[in-house]
Amino acid sequence: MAKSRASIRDVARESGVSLTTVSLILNKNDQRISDPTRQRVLQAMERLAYTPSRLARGLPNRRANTLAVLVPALQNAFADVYFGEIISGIYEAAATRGYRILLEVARREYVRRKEYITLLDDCSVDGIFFIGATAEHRWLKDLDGSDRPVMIVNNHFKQWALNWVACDYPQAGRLAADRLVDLGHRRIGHICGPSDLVETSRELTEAFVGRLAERGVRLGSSMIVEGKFLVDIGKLACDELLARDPGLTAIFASNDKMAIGAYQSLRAHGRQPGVDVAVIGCDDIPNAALTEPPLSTIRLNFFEVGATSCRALLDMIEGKIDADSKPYHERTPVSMVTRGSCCEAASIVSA
Amino acid sequence: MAKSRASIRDVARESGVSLTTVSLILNKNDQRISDPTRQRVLQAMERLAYTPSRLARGLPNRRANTLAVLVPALQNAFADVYFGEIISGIYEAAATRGYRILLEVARREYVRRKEYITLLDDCSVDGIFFIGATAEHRWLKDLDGSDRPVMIVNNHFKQWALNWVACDYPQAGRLAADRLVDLGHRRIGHICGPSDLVETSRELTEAFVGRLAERGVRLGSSMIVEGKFLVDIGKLACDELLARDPGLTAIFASNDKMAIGAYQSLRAHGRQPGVDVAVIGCDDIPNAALTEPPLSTIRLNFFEVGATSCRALLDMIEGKIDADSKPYHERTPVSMVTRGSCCEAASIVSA
DNA sequence: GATCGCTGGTAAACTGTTTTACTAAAACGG
DNA sequence: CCGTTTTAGTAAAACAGTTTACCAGCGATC
Repeated sequence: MAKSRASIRDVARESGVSLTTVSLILNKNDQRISDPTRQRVLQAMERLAYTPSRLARGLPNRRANTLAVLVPALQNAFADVYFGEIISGIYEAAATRGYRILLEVARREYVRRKEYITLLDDCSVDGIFFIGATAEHRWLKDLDGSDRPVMIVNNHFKQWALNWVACDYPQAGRLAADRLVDLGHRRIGHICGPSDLVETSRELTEAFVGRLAERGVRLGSSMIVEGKFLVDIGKLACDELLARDPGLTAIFASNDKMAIGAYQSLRAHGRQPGVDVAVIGCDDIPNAALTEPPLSTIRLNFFEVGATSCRALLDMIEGKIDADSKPYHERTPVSMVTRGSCCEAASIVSA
Repeated sequence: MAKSRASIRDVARESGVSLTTVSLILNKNDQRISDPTRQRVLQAMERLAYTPSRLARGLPNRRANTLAVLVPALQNAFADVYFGEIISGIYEAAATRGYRILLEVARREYVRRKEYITLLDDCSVDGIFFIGATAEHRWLKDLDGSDRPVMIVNNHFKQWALNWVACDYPQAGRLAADRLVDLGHRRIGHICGPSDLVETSRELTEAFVGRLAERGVRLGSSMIVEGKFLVDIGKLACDELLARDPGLTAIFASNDKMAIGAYQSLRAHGRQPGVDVAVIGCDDIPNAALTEPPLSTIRLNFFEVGATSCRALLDMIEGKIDADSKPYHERTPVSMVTRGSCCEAASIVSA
């Protein structure tokens, strides 16, 4: 038994054909080989337990058949539902098209050395996803307008021309506004995300306020409080809103965690969420269905965002989309999930 | 400007040396090149913005400088603190030694096609980690006794000879037993994990019961209830224990989630955890410090398990450990974290 | 003064694949 | 029967590195 694995040459020798023939058979697209020959070669492969080397395969056309996912260097980035779902979606789409996923963390050193550029330049990877990117990540400007196959997942930036795929946050804002107005709410509070860093968060708020206005409900800026997507912050924000308008009948939070924080605040103020005050969240995290009352929310399909952005990036890489033209933009659909927490305004006895 | 990137040949030409010389300089270990030459070459690299291709580099010696992490196809494997911490540890250790991390999910098709073998055979990867592996994953026997660079993280198997690194669960069991006995507890319940699937879980229980026995406390099998590591299950298990011995004064759960479940059960039975019944968990998940009362627990450093297993695997790959000999085994240290939930037995007024 | 060993470097073979350009033989059309 | 396609296949040049074996020049040794 030979120490080293069989190569394409061994297969060629074993089946008495040229190595070109074997290669052609390997890349099934080419139909120039007769069936008998093909069979002979396939059998030889079988006998020799031949597996083509990815490394060698990538060399001639500089393709690694691998994509990288770059996540920010947060405490437990890998242990977060949000990132987890996006990565799962990317993985799924990549796997079905024969690509692998490389994991990279944007540590300080990593960014300083511009490793995300090296990654592409040294042929380790055919494209990169950036997840959890915010306007704070100034170094993204390195990629501004470049034709490198790079995709921002679930955010975008006015200042840099980059490809992105994100949930349809404007639509999410409109859905929440419509629902609250339909239920008769007029005195509404909104807990928004950090609009200066996260463009999608700004969109959401803008669309929400805009649609309310269209339907005749004016939401003053005093009834919009900003928070950084955490439960505790949601609680504080809601405290603030209640202080500003004790008579509010509904709250829309930009993510579920803050909505859950709002629950806590409401209870602390003797209000029952879903009875005294309607609450709508956004994201539909697994926990949303388990709260008491179950949280009505806008479902953002993060898995889908991951999968969609992956398909788009692969299309660019494989030349199915003209990458040289404009940056690629796409929004994935969102939907309203009605659970117990959004009651009618009419039923509320005003304070 | 040339369309394609600079290659090692371009650098050689630019600096007037042979390509061998450039290669030697690239692989810094070789000191045969004089300093002036080295400088000249380095400057040429700089001028040409040269980045060596990983693909081409790996080809001659069949090294991808990449490791794969294989996770089970669970609902949200990537969104779990446990996996997240291990992966972070692996990532850290791999990055400092110049290796990349590939993510793989052990889906049904993936396993059927033995892709984890292909991965190594096609030179995509130099080694593989299996995390979340249990005895249910029968296909692990494919690797039994093989000299492939494969590492089981935080579990092991009697039936298969495989490399593994895991937390020192026996020590964890002894620490918990000692602590409870020291505090005067004699009537103790234990919620264990699925011992038939997870060997480390069996070890933990065995060591816990063994040490109790050594110290004169007999824990009958009726006071050991098995559960699958979830909060709800912990609650049910604790209900069961309370039914079997309403006078128990302490509970040791094999993981923190189940300990938190036990809290719920205790409260439902009018017992206050940390006051009426001592509770010790295991893992030290982030949430453990935030429960009321804060959970005393055995700290298992999952990040460290990941990092340690990675260092070991790399040593094997790089030949620093004789891989042909025995499978590699190592246990990483654990420690007791004392918080509010483990009270003295003496203070408890027996029911 | 021939031999030895060291220093600094090079030529050429090798890794395992893809791809382009070519050819021999068979089939076909008029 | 001759020229043209078509079919089935091949040789050789990439791809971008590593590695082995070798060599010229030089000072030291005997």
